[in-house]
Order: sequence, then structure tokens, then C-alpha cells
Amino acid sequence: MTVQRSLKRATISDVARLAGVSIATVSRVLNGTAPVAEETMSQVNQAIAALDYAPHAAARTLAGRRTDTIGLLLPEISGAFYSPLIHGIESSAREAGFDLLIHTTADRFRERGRIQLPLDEHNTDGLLVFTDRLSDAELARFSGRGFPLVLLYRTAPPTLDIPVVTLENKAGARSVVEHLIVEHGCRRIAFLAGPSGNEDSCWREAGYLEALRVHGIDDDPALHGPGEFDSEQARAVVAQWLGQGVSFDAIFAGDDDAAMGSIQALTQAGLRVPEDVAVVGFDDVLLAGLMVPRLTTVRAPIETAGRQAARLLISLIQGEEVERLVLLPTELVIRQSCGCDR
Amino acid sequence: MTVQRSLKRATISDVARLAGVSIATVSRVLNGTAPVAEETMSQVNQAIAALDYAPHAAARTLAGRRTDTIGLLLPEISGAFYSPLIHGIESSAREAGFDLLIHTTADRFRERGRIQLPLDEHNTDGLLVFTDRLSDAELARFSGRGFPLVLLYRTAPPTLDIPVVTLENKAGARSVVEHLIVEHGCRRIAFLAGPSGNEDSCWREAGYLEALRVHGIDDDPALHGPGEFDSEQARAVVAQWLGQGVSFDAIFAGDDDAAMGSIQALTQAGLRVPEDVAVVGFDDVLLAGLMVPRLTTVRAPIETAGRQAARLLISLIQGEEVERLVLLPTELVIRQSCGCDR
DNA sequence: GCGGTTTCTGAAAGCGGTTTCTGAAAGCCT
DNA sequence: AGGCTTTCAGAAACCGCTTTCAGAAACCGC
Repeated sequence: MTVQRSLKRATISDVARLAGVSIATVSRVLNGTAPVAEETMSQVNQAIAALDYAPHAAARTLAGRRTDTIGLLLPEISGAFYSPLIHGIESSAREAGFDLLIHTTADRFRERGRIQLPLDEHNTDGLLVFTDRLSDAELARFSGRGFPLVLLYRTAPPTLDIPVVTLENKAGARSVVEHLIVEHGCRRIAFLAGPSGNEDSCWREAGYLEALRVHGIDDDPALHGPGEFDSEQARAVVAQWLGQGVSFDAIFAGDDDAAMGSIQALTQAGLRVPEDVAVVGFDDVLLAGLMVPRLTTVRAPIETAGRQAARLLISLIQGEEVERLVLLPTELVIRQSCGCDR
Repeated sequence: MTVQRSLKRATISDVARLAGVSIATVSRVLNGTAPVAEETMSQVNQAIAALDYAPHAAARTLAGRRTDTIGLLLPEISGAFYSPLIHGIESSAREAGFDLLIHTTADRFRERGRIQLPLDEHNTDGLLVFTDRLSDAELARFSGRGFPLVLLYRTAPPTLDIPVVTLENKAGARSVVEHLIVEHGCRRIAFLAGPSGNEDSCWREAGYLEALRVHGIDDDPALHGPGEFDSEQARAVVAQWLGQGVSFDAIFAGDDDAAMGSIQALTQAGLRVPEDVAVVGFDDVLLAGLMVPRLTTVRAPIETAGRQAARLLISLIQGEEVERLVLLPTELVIRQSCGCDR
């Protein structure tokens, strides 16, 4: 019976031996940390090639005290939202020579009686925190140690001084709701909120309320529903409203996923979008422009947000000063589902 | 000026000192690798708690020769496809106590004159390979070393014996084509292939041909077109057919994107779907259920594929025997575009 | 030629764990 | 009580790399 484990790889000592130098010299050639004679260098490089040598990441980390890896903490990966986000983060990290480690907090579990940290700082040089599952206390713990942290789509407790990358949610929401009011004469506009406590959702709601107020429309609590940023949830809520005879002429869904669910519910009930009910979303995910009707929404630069956040974190890791708050602009994208036809 | 770097974390020695034991004992408590007296154990645990100690992953890796991390190699992260895939992989990995490291091969870059391996085996215990950017030679290199590898949506060169997770493309394709034949009496069914050489596409075509044969329908080469799994390509091909007067009563598009393009072309030519021409796709992306008409298609269990692949890889890492081939079942999803009305 | 750089290289001390080996103390048997 | 096995704990040898320290050789100006 043959052994199945990985064959032993060449180490720095093997390279040193073959090249007839010390391991320190090999290390220098590898990292360019000190001058090495031309000839020595080429011998070492030949040995490296001959042995197909690659340095052992963990040993490097241990000796060099850096992991060249950033961590990303997510609530869970679903819907059309995370794809561009991860893409932005990954490409930005890769450009800077960092790896990306992803963790979700979906159901954090306990092991051996202790809470396992979601991402231990030992594994990463810094952490990108998206989820709101990480409590302020935990944030403080990391932050207090001087561990580099950047928050995505969520602000830090004011005492903590952690950089934040987020969107102009309120302005975006207000603009799309105003579009419904001004261009399409909507007066009864429903709102599907995100998960309770979600900051994006709060600001979008604030923008929605502001638009209503500015145009003298009273807010009707009956028109607020839990969309949960989820198409299935949204579908259920809208279906229920229709069943109960709640009347509305437009829906501002908290995000595009919820907008899709809303449209499903309306269509299933025999209503036409946008003729009977206008529907608008938020995010402008890829599908938004492909569905029928094409969705009017607010473009959130998700990939850019990811890219920026990763960059910020890496700057922080490298000891540079960074802005405390990056607010990314949103943009109204008018298509068909509001009643326009572009 | 204060130093910004991370504060020093407690090490196993600190714990040992505080608990009045040796580091070996602390390690045993941590890993449960050898019996430790009740009282000693509790002292150690107290010290761990008091110091807020967490073991250093890299040190552990170096000494213990495992990383507890699996790598995922992707061509690039885009579209609605990768979200469920990553989610499946991540959750499966997490359940098994593994981390997930993601790399894309988008533009692999060179550094210091050598090609950087996309994911070095030092960083991970095994690798999930999705991309076809990794050549057979590179696969052979990893595999030859006994490094655990699992392929996703792509079969291995027969000499290599690497496990594969993929879909029952053929059965799925056959079922949807048979549906067209049996339920809707279609006889002239066009097929839009994916990119040439794409394995998914080959099998779907095989299923399509089988369905035709079983029902005594001759295959007409004029009804095969290059859909490229792309809506624009598919639109062009179908438009051309219509211009040439090619006659057909149904289109089996290689995937949902191509199906959307086909529908566009038909609609623009004044034909009705499904009354004049039925259209079916493959994948069941989110949009499929939202478009008009709602698309009849074959559901591909993307998230499940990710989950299974990760499980397979982890079994492999743990030295267990695994199947060489996991074929995930697909499921016919009947909606409207075939002529049904569900 | 001679002290004083500069340039290059090697020995060795960690980094923070795991694991083997060895030994002391405790438990068991006759 | 004496010899035997168990049970538990510590010393020390790694794991593969980075980095400091120190030294040898080459180079410098005069």
C-alpha cells in the first residue's frame, strides 16, 4: 500500500545545498533584501528552478510576521450582490500581492467550549468586515489591539475610529423615489425594508421618507414591509398585500433582489409592471438590465466599493494614513419598470 | 509618536508560564492529543481565558503540516453563477473546519522573473479547480505530487485520476427536449451550442441528439448553431436563421443566456413565444423565472455542486477514498416558454 | 602598503507551535 | 512490599523561513 500523502517538497536548505551557499543567501535572492553577487544569484536561481522550489508560506509568515492575506467577513453569500463585491476585493488584493480569505458568519459554531473567532488575526494581516453579526465589542477587541480593520456598508461605533466604506444610500433612495413622484405621479409608494438594523436599509428608508415629505405625501405605515433584501421574502410580502387589498401604485424595493420578488408577485397576480404598479430597486445588479421589464434602480458601485475597501485595508496594513470615511456616489438608472421606456 | 503595529499577542509560552506547566501540556489541552489531568487542564484553560490566547495559525501549520484551508481557483468572479457556487463551497468547508482561500486566474502575473503559481500548495491542503486556464500539464504537476485536487465542471485527462464534480447535462438536456417533443409535438427543434470544446455543451448536445433519436426524429445539421452561452450571439444566430427562412418549431438553447437571446430575436421578428416557436434553456438562473414568458429550463444545482466538491476535496485531504466522478442530477423546470402555462 | 569603508556571505537565533522521548508518580498484582 | 504497567508532564528536537550579527574579501584614497 502506497502512502497517499503529499510528497515532500524542496526546502530552502535543499536549494542552498545544491547551489553551494547558505540558506541566508537563498533567502536574500528570494526577497531581494540584501545585495547578492551576480554569479551567486544565478546559481541560486538555477537551483530553485531545478528543484521546482517554492517557499513555504507558513514558515515565511512565522518568521516574517506577515501573512500577505486579508480576510473578508460576510454574513452569507447569496443573491446577485456578493459576486461583484468579492470580485472587486479579490482583484484589488491580488494587485497588491495579497491573498483573500473568506469567512461567513452564517452559523458560527462553538468548538471545545470556546467561541471560535470568525477570523483570527493570526491568519490575516487585516480584516474587511461586512457583516453586522460582529458585535461592537468584538470590533473593539480587534481594533484595540491595533489590528487593521475596515468596515464595509456599515459604520463604526464613534469611539472606535475604524475606516468605513459605504454608499450614498440616502441620496440615491431619495432620487429614485422622487423620480416616481415627479415623473410618474405616484402617490402611494410602498417600501420594502432590508433586514432590521441594516444600515443601508435605514438610510434608504430615510431617503424614501424625505422624498415623500418634500413632495407633501404622507407616509402610510401600511406600505412598509420587510423585504429582507431577498426576492422570496419580498414576493411573499407583496403577495400578502395584494391578498389583503392594500392599494399602491409603486414599490420602492430595498434592493434589486426584493424588486425582482415584487415583480414576480405582481405578475402572478395578473398585474402589469409598470402599467399597473411601478417597481424600482436599488443596487443595479447585472440582472437588473436584462429582466423584463428592465429595472429602474439606483446604481451602487458595488465592485468599486470592494476595490476601495481592500485598498484601504492594505494601506492600513502597510502603516499608511487613510481616510476615515469613503462615501461612494450612487446614480439613478432609469429603465422601464418605473414607467419610462429607455 | 506611538507605534501603530499590532500589539503582541499571547503565545503558548505565556499560557504555560501563567498556568505553571510546560508548553507541551498546553498544546495537549488545546488539541486533546494526550490525556491531561482534570486539574491541570482547568488551570491551563483559565490561563488561556485570562490571556485571551489563540494559537498562531502559521506556527501550527509549520509544526503540524496542515493548513486547514482549501483553495478555490476560478477564472474570474462575475455573473450570477459564482455566487451560489462560492456559497456552497464555503459553507461546506466551514462545516468541516476549513478556511477558504480564493484565487482568480484572470491575469496571472509574473513576479521577479518566475511565474507565480496561482495557488501554492503550501498555503492550502488541497485545491478546487474550476477554471480551464490551468493546463493539463499544471494539473499533472500538482497531481503527480499527491496534492489533493478536485475538478469542478470539467473532467480530468484520463491519465490523471482526479475526482470530478459535474452535472447530468445529458439527462437534463434529454428531458427538456423530450418535453418539447412529447408534450408539445415539436419536430423541428434547433440547438444552440456553447463555446466549442465546452464539456457542458457537448453533453447537452448528446442529450438533445438522444432525445431526437429515441423519438424517431432525424437530426438536421441546419438546426445547429453556435450560441456560445451568450445572449447576443444567440440572438444573431436565430435572426440569421429567420432571415434565411430556416424553419423550426422550437429552440433548445445551450443555456439560459442563449435562450434569452433567442427570444429577443424571435420577438423582434414578430414571432410569438411559445405560440409560434417554443424556447427552452438550461441552468435556471434567477432571471429565468422572472422574464416574460417565464422560461422553461433545466435546473442546474450550482450550490450543491460547490458543496459536494468541497466535501470531496476535504475527504481526499483526510485520506479517505472518494468517488472519481460525482454527477449531480438536473431537474426539468417547466414554466411558460415551452407552451405550458405554469 | 595601510587603515577604513563597502560588499558579500554564513552562522545562528528566533518565530510559535507539535510531537517524540523520557521519566516521575500513581495504581495494580502477587 | 516489590516489580509491573499506566497516567501524566516536561525537555528538547524539529517545522522552514527571516534577520541580526559578525567576519572575510574586495575596494578605496593617499
